[in-house]
Amino acid sequence: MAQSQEYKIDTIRHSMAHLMAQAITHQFPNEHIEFGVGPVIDHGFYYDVEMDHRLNEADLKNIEKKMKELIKKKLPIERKVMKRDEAIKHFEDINQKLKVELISDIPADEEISFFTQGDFIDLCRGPHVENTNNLPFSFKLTHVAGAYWRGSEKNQMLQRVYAVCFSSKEELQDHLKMLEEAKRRDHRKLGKELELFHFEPVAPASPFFMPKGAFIYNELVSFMRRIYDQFGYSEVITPQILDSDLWHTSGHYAHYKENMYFSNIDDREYAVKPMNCPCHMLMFKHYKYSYRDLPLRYADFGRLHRYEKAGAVAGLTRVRTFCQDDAHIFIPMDKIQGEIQDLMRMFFICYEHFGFTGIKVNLSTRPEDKAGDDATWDIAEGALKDALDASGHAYHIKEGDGAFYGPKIDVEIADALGRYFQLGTIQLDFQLPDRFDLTFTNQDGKEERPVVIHRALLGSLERFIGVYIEHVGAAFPFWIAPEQAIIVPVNNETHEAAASVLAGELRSLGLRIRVDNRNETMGYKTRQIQKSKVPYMIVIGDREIETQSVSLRAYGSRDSETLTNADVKKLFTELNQERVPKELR
RNA sequence: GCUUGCGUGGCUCAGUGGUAGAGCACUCCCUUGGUAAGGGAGAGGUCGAGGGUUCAAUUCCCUCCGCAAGCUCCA
Repeated sequence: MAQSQEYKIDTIRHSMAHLMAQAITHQFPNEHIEFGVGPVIDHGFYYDVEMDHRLNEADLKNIEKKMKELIKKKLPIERKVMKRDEAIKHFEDINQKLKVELISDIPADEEISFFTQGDFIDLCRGPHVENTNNLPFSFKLTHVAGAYWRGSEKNQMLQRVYAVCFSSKEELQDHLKMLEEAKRRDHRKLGKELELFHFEPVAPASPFFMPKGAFIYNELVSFMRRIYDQFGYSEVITPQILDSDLWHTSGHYAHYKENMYFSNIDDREYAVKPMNCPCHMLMFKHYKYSYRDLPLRYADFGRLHRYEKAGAVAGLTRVRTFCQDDAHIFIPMDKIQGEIQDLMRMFFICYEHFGFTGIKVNLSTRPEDKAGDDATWDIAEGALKDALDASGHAYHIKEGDGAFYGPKIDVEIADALGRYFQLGTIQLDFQLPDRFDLTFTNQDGKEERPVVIHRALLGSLERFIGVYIEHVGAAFPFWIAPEQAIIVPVNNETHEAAASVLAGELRSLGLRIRVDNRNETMGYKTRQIQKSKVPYMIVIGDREIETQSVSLRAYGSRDSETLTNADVKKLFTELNQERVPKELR
């Protein structure tokens, strides 16, 4: 099968998509099947099909088999060019209306090419492999899901068949293994198993954090507060429910109403806040500020509620009630660059502290529909670019992807399985200061409009916890583990006193320690402790009491080591230092 | 919101047109045990909710709710 080596993987995947379409027609000779698009995606490809029969798992297996047969048939794949009329006629004749629509949209000056293999013809720009025999067996049809024709919810829904495909069996195996591992680490599964959080039908998409999950949540807040202390932020607390007047002023009523929860009382309409920003605008407006007071940084861990569509919610990653590590920075336009550099430093320190690597930075510039004039956008985009250049991190520009109110920087991180998640965001806003008519007094004694920077580092705590659980497989580092060590007395009657004394001493150092004196065997307790992924298990018996030491076993380790009580305290104290990133200690 | 699929004790799951089972967890008893499950007994479910078909529904059909994979959305 060495012949597949000479082709790029994307070419192979693309030809594979055609092959799958052909196989589907063979699998269902009596169905009328129409094909939409069949592009290459990360790790594989998909094809959109329209047919009455609903494809199921058994069908996918059969289609796979048919594909392999077609590969063995060594069908040549040939390119053909047709005139537009001819092409449209041909696809009308074979009743492929979706293809006719695609052909009609091809610009007049473009050549319309097709590829045929055996009894199958498909509209395609190419390139393709030359023969079905050039295609590898290292693929797998994974699932089928609905997808709107041409990505618009106004159109009919097609069945999208997904497949993964690699140039070698090994790569396919690795990928499938990664998917298995991802399944094992699924935060929804681990969250339930380790009693971190769960959901109740009476509050869809709204997590209930159990004590251990709540600990992690609160520790993340504490972590951010420690960071804020060093970067000049002040934390504020703002109301949960505010008169709709405010949301009219902020523009949310006009643009975001569908996502908001409302309540009527005393003949007034109130909304539960979906964002903190308008509250902070009011706070800024409440006093007179001078350029000396800026930048002013308001941090807020307020609870937010956003109505998300039923189909859009998922685990902790998209919820209807959440908390952002939110802050708004009020700043003169000419100070933006320095502030962004500080922000980038803060972001990188924190992400690296959580063990995330492969950090990607995206800069999104002005969209077509935008507020503010081009001169302002020029300055703002320039400041962001300069700041990013100065911070020395590579970044990718997404033209036109900014919010209508200002350009933004998004930060994506790769987790332990190499999957990317967007966490942090830094958004400039020229719109809100305008709407709230915010000003500060500048050096010339004149009223000047500040720029607002919206920024979140973890994003939402809920989402971050979800990502982080999967990143570490719920085996949390010592500093943030809800329980840091569990002490097991070998004999509850004779060793519990010593265990309690040690536990007390460790707790007085600020450590989270539990003594497991349940009436169970050591084997049983060991198993439970290992399964709960507590960083350390400490065993105390006659041997240890005699020598003022303990038997210490780290999570994931098969064996234990003997440490003096003093050394355990030292070790734990050191590990607990990680509550603050080392750059900031 | 849309397409498809799923919903059985706290958890993981088996099963059936004649109103249910296992393992773990839980309670009690015995066991005082040196690093991944000691033994025994017991309690716990109107099979997501409502309606329909049927002599009979957890099982078949419909609606709703919830969950999942995607699509759309994420001012």
